Amino acid sequence: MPSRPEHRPLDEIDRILVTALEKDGRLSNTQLARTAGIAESTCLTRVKALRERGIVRGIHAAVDPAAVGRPVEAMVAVRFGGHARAHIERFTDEVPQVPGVISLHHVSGATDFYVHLACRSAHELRDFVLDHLTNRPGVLHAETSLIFDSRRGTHPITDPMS
Amino acid sequence: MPSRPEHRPLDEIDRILVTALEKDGRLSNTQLARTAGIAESTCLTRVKALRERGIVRGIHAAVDPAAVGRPVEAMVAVRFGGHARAHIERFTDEVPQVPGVISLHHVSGATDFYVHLACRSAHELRDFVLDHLTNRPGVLHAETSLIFDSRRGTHPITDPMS
DNA sequence: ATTGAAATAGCGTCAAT
DNA sequence: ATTGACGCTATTTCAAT
Repeated sequence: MPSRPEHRPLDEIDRILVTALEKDGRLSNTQLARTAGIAESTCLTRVKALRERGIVRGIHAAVDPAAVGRPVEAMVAVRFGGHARAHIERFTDEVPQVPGVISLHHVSGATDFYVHLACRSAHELRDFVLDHLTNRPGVLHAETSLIFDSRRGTHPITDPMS
Repeated sequence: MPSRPEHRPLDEIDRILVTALEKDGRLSNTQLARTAGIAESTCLTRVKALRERGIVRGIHAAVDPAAVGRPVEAMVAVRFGGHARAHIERFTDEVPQVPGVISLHHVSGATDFYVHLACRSAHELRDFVLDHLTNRPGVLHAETSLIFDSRRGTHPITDPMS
């Protein structure tokens, strides 16, 4: 179980840096420094610290799944029986490592997990759900919804004005 | 309604570039070129083309919502009545622009949309659901699940070996 | 923690293929 | 489309504050 990071609040400069990197993760250090009004060397230190503190968890390309041979996207709602802690933890740790999993959310309510998937075909989707979700200790039910369209939020979540 | 991009299949080099940028979006052009075994100038051209073709949609920092003042995350399942095309399209276009929205998925089945949110408080979450989801033309019902934990898939979706 | 300066390294244009 | 070379800019280290 990963311990929850303790965060002291970000100062104004850190917020500017995080917001900028959320919009464009490939901004050069020079551009970042100019945007924040600090020296380039300071900027380097700050950005490294933001990553080490876990405030910036990573910087990743957002890839069109269809373009890379995974045209079938789905959101699967998984329900557990019993809620044994060990089962929940194994699920949380293991499912993200299965190829095709984009994200996994452990949630409150009737559903226990939402699993976001990208598959090569409907055939592969069915196999995925049966092999990696339904057929797993503690899982009672999995309800699969095909994804027609996905959109990213347009606002950086760091923006204090929003 | 955005037209679906037509993709000719990626060659081996493009797949290497996309996979590398999915793992680390801040890799330098030099490192990318070395990884793919091509000239740096070619690499620049390729990466630019991948972005222009929409295969790489963007490169963004993944930010810990709690660290930037949004400790309450939720997944909201939204159900529509009637399914008027105009209502669905307005929802798809407008909801992602509301501050706090991380992503929106239009899906098949009993639920029509999943909305992933990050809010400053439970109070704000309630207001968000009432003001921006329930209170919207066509929406019948919104079922909110608190998110306890989120994980990214560990495999790049581009990887052909997965 | 932040800085400016200096050395190293990377970026991006271009003419040639 | 890909390339190597070249001129320019950016990155990163470091001693000083």
